[in-house]
Amino acid sequence: MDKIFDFKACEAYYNQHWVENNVFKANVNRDKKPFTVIMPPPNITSKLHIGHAFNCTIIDALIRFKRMQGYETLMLPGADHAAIATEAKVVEELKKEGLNKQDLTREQFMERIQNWYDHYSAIICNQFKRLGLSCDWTRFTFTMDDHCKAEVNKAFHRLYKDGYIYQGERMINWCPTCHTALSEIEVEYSEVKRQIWTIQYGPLRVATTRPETLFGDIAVAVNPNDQRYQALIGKSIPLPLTDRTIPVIADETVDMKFGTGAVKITPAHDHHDYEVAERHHLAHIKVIDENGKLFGAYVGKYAGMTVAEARAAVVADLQAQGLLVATKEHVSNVGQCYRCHQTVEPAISKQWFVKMHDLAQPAIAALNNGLNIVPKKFQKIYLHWLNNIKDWCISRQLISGHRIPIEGETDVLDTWFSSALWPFVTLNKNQADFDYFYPTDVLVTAYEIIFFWVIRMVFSGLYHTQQLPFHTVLLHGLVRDSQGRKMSKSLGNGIDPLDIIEQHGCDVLRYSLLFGSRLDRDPNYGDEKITKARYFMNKIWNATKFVLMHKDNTLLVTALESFLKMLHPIAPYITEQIWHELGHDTDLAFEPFPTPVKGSKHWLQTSLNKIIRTITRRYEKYEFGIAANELQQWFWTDFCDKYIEECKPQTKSKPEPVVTPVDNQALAEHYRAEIARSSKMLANTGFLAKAPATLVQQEQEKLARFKELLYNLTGEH
RNA sequence: GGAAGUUUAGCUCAGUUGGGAGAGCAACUGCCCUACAAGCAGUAGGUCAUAGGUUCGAGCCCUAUAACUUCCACCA
Repeated sequence: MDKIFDFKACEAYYNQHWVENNVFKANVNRDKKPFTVIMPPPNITSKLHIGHAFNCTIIDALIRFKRMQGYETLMLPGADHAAIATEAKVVEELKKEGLNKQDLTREQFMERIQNWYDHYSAIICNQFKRLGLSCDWTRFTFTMDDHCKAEVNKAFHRLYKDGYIYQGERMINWCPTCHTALSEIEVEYSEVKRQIWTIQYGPLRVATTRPETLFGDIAVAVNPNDQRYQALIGKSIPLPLTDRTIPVIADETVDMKFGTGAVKITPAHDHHDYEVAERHHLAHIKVIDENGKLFGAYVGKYAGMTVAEARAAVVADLQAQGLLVATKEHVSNVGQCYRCHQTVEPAISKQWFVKMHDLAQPAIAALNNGLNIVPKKFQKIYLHWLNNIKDWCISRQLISGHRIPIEGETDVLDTWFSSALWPFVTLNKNQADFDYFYPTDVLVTAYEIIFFWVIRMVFSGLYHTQQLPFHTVLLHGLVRDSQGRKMSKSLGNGIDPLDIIEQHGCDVLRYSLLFGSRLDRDPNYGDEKITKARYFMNKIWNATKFVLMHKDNTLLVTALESFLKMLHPIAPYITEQIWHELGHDTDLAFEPFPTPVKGSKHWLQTSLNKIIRTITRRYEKYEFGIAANELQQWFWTDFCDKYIEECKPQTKSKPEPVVTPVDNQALAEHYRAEIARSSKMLANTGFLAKAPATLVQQEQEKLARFKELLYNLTGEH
């Protein structure tokens, strides 16, 4: 056996062995129960980051665990075309060459996109393989595969035929940079310091953060109960910088305490104003175009200016005319595109929508009927969103992606429309696969995409297949740096999983990601965990060398082998290699996990403890170390118990604390303390009267036992 | 504005129907007597956020408060 573990050679060997021999190909096998996990397909926008590694490692540990338990496991890999995100990347690339999207024909642009797909899918697949994933490569699926395209079209038409899809002129969010409509969840709000200007509109004053939109004003609204403006309701007032007049209307939604209590109503460019205009049957005047510039007859000389330019010009002109009453600092939540972070423009636009209310109902019911979301806290979030669901804007004014399958339509579908179908389109290429592997078992993903993806998969699965796409959703956190900060380019605190694999090996990466990470919180990740994982892997290797030196001792070998089996789902390479070093010619990946799991947690836990303790006792100086306990605790307590229902312990028992006093004096001291404690409890009449009889009896027995022990040791009573 | 989560040793966190405060890291003290200094043995360190309540008994249950985190909604 080598002095140190050569992880590079080991990984190279097994990566080849596992992938080239299709070792983890899943087959329909009616003698076995299937266990299926469809991996979240990463966006094909860039290489994988530490968050992907975290997600994949959790899934792979679970899959390997289930495989060793005798399930026919399918871990299905894939990638997502991520239309809007990929397109943004390609546009960025073009920009470096001094080109715009419009400079290319549709075909030329699609060629660029295709090159991007090819380039990054190769990188991503290679990265997946380096992560030691035991997935079935023969089933790799890309969301733009022909089969997926066909399924997307089918799904669209099914919804269309059933009346769930409609086209309509509605208020949506428009990204002037991505140049497309967005659904409401694709807009992120963040606080931005702005200014709020008070402007004289004839006899009254209006406060606004967006003076440049005043050309689209069709009214000023006041609260009907506002005594200040009673006389003005129904009257017309002049609109500054124009020769138009607009009416003063009364609307309950106006907050009398905010600003001047009078709100300019710009229905074409504000969500709230749109609703007010609907209620009062007022027209819309569009003054901002798709590029975020002012346009049209109503804007006069401001035409062609960007929103920011027009804002400055309008403010200056109002000031010059004496109509600017006040300027104040103001913090407001501004909506930004979740992809390019550009400020979005609310706009009225003709788009395709999915009518959501009816589709949401079965997904709501599912929570009490077979759908298990862990951690539990996300169930409320799931329900709240479904209960307040809005129609889903599914059309995007992009070039790449799934074209909306209606004649003459050039828009494409929201990427998430195809993602929503993922659990069944990956499996229904052939019926036998679908029948056996679907519904899948566990969906493992980060909680941040519960609305984008998880919920949409649930209602889509229920609608298109009449079945839940999975019975359990396991949501995990986002990997943060060692100080709990988000990893970001600007902070430069990102960690490339491939770097860690190169430097320390894949087992170190996987173990360091899982160890000490609670799955329902954002895990902090950094050097400390990596170091710890390195030490641990080193310890295992050296412990093996030690065992091989004492190989005549069967106890010892058995203990190591059990341990390797338990560790294998987390650290597959080193355990597999050691397994072979011990003389086995089978794959550890297919060895039975060292226990029937149901209800046997305690057996395993105590037996492992026993093994470790035995070894410790026998070879006082040598042991596997505390880390083995930690691993066991993590795997059984955090991973299995909390997240996978069937692994929950059926019984409860506390392990006896191990007391190993060094000498008789300390032992006697310990006995006296025990006696004092028991005596005190038994002297409490309340305890005797009200505590469960068994507990009282236990305490009495304990007292008697320790009294006897003490007597035997020292002769005292 | 609505909701959720967190608060236990210096740090990261365990603590499973209420019945003896735990682990690792860090610190400190010993060990180079070889599987491993990427090591071993040991020591110390806590009003379990705060204030009440329920109970014979509370880290755990209830109420309130505070701090931090997150999600949703609104913001002229």
